[in-house]
Amino acid sequence: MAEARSGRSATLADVARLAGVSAMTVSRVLNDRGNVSDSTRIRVRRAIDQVRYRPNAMARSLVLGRSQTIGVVTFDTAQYGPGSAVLGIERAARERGYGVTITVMERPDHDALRSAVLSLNDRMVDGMVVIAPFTAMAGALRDLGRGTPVVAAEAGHQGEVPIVGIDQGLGARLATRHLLEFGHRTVHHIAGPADWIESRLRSNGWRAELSEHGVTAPPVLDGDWTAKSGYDAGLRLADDGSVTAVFVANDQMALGLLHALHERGVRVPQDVSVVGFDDTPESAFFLPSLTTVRQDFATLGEVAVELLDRLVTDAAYVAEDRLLIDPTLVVRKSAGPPAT
Amino acid sequence: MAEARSGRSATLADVARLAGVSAMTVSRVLNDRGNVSDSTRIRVRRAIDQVRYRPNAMARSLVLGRSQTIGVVTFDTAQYGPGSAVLGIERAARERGYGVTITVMERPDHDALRSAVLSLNDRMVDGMVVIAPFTAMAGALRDLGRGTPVVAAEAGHQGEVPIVGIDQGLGARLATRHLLEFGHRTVHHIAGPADWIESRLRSNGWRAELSEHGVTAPPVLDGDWTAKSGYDAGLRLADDGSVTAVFVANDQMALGLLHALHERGVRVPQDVSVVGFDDTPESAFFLPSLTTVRQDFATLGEVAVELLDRLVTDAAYVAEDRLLIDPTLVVRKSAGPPAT
DNA sequence: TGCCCGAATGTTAGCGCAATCATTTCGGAG
DNA sequence: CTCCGAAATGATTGCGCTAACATTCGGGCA
Repeated sequence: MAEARSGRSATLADVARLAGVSAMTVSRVLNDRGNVSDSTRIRVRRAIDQVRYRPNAMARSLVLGRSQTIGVVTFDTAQYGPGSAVLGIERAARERGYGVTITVMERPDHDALRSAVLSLNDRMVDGMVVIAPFTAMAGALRDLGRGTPVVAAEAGHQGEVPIVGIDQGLGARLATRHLLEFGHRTVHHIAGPADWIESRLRSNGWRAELSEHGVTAPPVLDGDWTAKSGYDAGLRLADDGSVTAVFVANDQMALGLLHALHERGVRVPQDVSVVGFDDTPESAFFLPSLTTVRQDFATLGEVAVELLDRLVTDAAYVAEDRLLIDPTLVVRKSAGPPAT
Repeated sequence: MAEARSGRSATLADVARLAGVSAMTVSRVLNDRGNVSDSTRIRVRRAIDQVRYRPNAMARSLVLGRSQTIGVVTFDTAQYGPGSAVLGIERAARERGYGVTITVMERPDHDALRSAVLSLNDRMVDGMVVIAPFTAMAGALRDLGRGTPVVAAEAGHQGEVPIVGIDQGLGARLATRHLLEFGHRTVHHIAGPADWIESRLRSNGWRAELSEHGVTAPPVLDGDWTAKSGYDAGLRLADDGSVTAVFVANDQMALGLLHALHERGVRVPQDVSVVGFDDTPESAFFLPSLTTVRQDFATLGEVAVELLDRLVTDAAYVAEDRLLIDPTLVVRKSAGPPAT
């Protein structure tokens, strides 16, 4: 006796019929529009419960021109950074009543970004957060954003769309400064891949901090975020007796570095100090536990979604170019004073 | 002169007007329905390009009753397992032309699952993959699936919905057997949280393998997947001189264990052998590099989405209860023969 | 020449909902 | 009572698209 047209789920019209009112009245009850008497409201509510009515989000979107959904474009969620950022964004979005549709780019290039953005647009997302930390994608967002608000998270290119990120330069400076303050003459650096914006920012921060202390930067070792690349770089560093301190651009490479140094009998932190970047959950349990830079991705997600929400809600709102969150240094046991 | 109603993006009607045909004909061109002459097809295509027309996915969904979107319900994407599974699912879904809407449960209980599933249903997803590896959610899916196909990934409860997963029991047996074959008298075990189905399956596999070798299982140490809990368990194990081999239910806890053993001066693998589970990217660079069980999440995602796709496409299709993927043992350096 | 048939194209209706405007109802002032 | 204005409710329309049916057109065949 419950559902009207058996099989398909109940529609607004079914509820209206059952409650003996017009569809419009049911709609008003659903959306708390007011101008509904208490008695009808109760009757409608009862009918809603009786047929287990749930509004069809797509139909509503179609008529309102808004879907209460935001799109997230990302690349390689397996990386700690992007993965955590997605989590933070999803959570913040859900709290504000948005659904989240996600698209992972297969390759981090212009075309992949373009097609991801277009396909999200087809689904009528109200706005998008793009996690696109690649130098190669400069300019890719400029034209796409037309109409739909876009926010870049974690990194992005100045001037295209508003950027929400963690201050990578500051993080790198904190790490480098920490090592210099122990009395190390200089700080070596294992960098991330050159085509990641974050790599550059971290390297730049490291270089800037060194130069402020009157130290010229030693040659950079190139990594690709993987522990393997950190390991390889570590083998080279281990052979160079002059190295006493290393700032590694992420924790996974730091792990590889620790492994290499251990193999070569180089003690950490007595012989060489190491500072990482990310503060992955594991880093506290590396051998030795890793001093590193913590990025707060939950806050990042909140800030990004809050900004996006504002852009969606208020078309006239003009966002700041760049919103930076400060990272913090987590001091553990992998860095200390140089051997005398 | 391009777009019809400036501002809003072009609709099918705009294209039709421009091409001088009916909306229906445009629709046929878009969907390759045939019965359109080459000359009109070309004219329509040109009009489409001219106004940069893109079909509105929601409007199409509304009329077709299908959205070409699948929903993914998960919990705590930061964990390596669920996070990787989401990646694999997204990728497989995209390859089959599905969009992916994701919902992360705040707490892993009945209600959270229920509301996640309902809200995905409201968005008219064609089907769902639920990553819900909790014993507490038994039965939660039974009624919800009504109408929309649901597949459980990674773990799930027998008989509710089809399950696609990696054979946890087999993985645990491989790990345990590997240790026994080195000649260890017995194998200790650090388990995951009791309310995760995967924990149980891994523990059961370990116990079964021991018993097949005529060994009674020593008391289990409880962990919670975190490196910290592995560390704590490790401290207790280190004090027990009789322990020579440990099967740890995931790599993070194994990392904690290695840390604790190292602190206590217990050598791995000379004094104690360790085998983990997951094969996270870092595990090859633990000290020593970790022998562990690899789960292929890419395949998991493909299998889950393929099954879901079939269920969506063919209403009559009856899936098998359970589809298991074999994990493999990755032999590295953390396990070896016991000291004589 | 006329007829028939299939290919090409158009018309109508409706997916489920809310904006808009029209209509009814009702309590209270006169 | 009557009449008024605000509150409550309803009818219509359309969001952008496609299914189902209707119509037109052109060429082959008797």
